[in-house]
Amino acid sequence: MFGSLNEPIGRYAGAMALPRDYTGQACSLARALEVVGERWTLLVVRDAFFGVRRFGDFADHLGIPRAVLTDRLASLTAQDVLARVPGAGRRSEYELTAKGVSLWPVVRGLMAWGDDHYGEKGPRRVFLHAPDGGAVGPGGHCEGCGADVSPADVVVAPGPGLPPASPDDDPVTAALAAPHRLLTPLRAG
Amino acid sequence: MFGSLNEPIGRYAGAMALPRDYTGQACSLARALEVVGERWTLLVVRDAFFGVRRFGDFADHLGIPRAVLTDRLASLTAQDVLARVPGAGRRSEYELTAKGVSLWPVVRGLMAWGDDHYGEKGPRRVFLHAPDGGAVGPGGHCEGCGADVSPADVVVAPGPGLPPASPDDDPVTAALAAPHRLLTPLRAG
DNA sequence: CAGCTTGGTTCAGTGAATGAACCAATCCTC
DNA sequence: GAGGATTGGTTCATTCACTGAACCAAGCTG
Repeated sequence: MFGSLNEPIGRYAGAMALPRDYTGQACSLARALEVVGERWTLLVVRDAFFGVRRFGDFADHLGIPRAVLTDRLASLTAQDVLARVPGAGRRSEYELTAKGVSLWPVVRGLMAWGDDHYGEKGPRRVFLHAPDGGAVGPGGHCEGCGADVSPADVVVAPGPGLPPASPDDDPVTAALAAPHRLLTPLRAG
Repeated sequence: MFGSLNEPIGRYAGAMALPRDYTGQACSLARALEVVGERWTLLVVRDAFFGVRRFGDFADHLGIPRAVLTDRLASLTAQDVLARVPGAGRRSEYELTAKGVSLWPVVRGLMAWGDDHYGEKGPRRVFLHAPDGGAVGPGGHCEGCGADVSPADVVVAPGPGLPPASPDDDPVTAALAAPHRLLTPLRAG
């Protein structure tokens, strides 16, 4: 299906449907990276967890070139990571599918790694278990009740490392200055 | 340090030391992706977990252009994800640092996601807890003894989804046809 | 010393990201 | 229902990174 499945991995990159392919990789990691490994893609997915749903909000919050955003939203939708739900007029929204939601451990893991190694002032955002307010630890478990916390039960809140709010923050950044439950829309809509 | 820390995130990508920067991102994920988010980078890190240590082995196994491999190894070394340990002559080796090893949950998570959604015949490689042989579950815990398994205690073994070995497999692929403990060198060295 | 292996570097060709400008369909206001 | 602002894109010239093949120099081997 993806060229020769026999290694050595990654020979002759021919015509393939998938963007940024690691041709014929018999490896699950390479396959995953074909879907979410492109530049900007995982940031789009993270924003989707945070509740961003509209084209303009992704664009303003990430500072991503609009042409690239168009491409990434199309790829993610084609790969069933996001679903495009049509709204009023052209104002359709993008939301995570179950497959997209299952990327949560990866997104959380990478954020934690970044905080651990580059967050001099502590994590920029912290994750809390909504029912009891306990912190979500590195393994994804609530440090209070011990439960394995699913993303729908997580609240993002500003952490000690988050820079102070500025009056010219974009709407998404401004909204995320307050605790917010993952996967719920950030703006009324 | 990385441009303005105030959002909107990612304005004016000027001259920056970091490769593939998401300029001024006040976000831990963006910071992490600056280090391990480039094309090929995470595959190099995965191979390092599997015990690949030499330039030629990375190149042969991944099929990555040598110029790109040179760049990635230099970046990862500069970022203290890999360490270059000089060997005999120019035969130096690259091995994961503690910071690199702490990427294990991310690498395992992405491989698991790829297997879950694209591995029609089951996982291509499975991870076992070395002391008792129990499978390592999605959360990184041993399904036998329940312990939180560190990568040094993990054995990679071929899974049901792995294509059959071929006589012209590269040496790394051939070596990985047998169970192998993570972080230990794949070839005698 | 000749030749092979290893670990790169160089370079031309290609493809993708960037960012600014533009556009068409809505929605709001009057 | 006319005019303007919003929204969700598309287009395009420029810049940048990846690709892949060729080349090279330092060590080892016979």
